[in-house]
Amino acid sequence: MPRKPVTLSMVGGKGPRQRIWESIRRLSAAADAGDFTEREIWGAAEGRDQLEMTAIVDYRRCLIAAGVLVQTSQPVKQSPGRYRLARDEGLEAPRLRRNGERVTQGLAQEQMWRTLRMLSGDTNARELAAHASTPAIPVAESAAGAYLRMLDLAGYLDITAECVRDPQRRSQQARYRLRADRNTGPRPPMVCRVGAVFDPNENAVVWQQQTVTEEDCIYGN
DNA sequence: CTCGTATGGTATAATGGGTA
DNA sequence: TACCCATTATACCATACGAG
Repeated sequence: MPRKPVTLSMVGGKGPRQRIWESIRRLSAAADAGDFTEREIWGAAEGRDQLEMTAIVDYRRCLIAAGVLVQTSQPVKQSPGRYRLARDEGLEAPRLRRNGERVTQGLAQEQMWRTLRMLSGDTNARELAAHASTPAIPVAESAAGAYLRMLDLAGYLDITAECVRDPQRRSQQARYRLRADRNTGPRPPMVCRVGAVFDPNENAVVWQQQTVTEEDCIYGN
């Protein structure tokens, strides 16, 4: 089966790569073993019955290409290849392509979410885009507006000023502030294509589109 | 043959930006 | 504001290969 929606592939609020990464760090931290096999990675992974070996092979490929993981012994005869963590990059699984390049997708939302959590006052789409932008990852105002709208729908925000549309003058963008009780954690709530907002901090779908879909009928949701 | 692995390909969800 | 589209990310597949 190809890639599943995040709401399905998440186990304990974590995607497969995140769980593989944590498993690798656990194995590296263990006193006895400096290196490990792919099978050991699988064995130490959280929710491993929902983790394919191919996912581990794939991610290991990326990590090797990026130099985060190094191979300590070639797979010869019956003994599988062994690997060692060369560079521990912290709690979050490094997001990588197969050639070892860093993934930039999704960083915009991450930066916006971080900015929202840091801001003490309220903000609007334009200001959020400006604050969240970095030289490497610019955040478009339209992206900021869309993200704010979805967060608002999902109940994360207080509206501090309604948007004003005055044909005579410049219209004013709505202003929002992150609700203190919805500051759920470091990982940005994800806006999913299927019409849902998933919070990886809470491991929960926090908002779902109200329209009844075909799937609702099939699966009886 | 089987088993484990390596490698390139593919399908599909998510993203970001445009535009009606 | 709501769609649409191209691009990107990534889970899974097909195939190949070497060693029992």
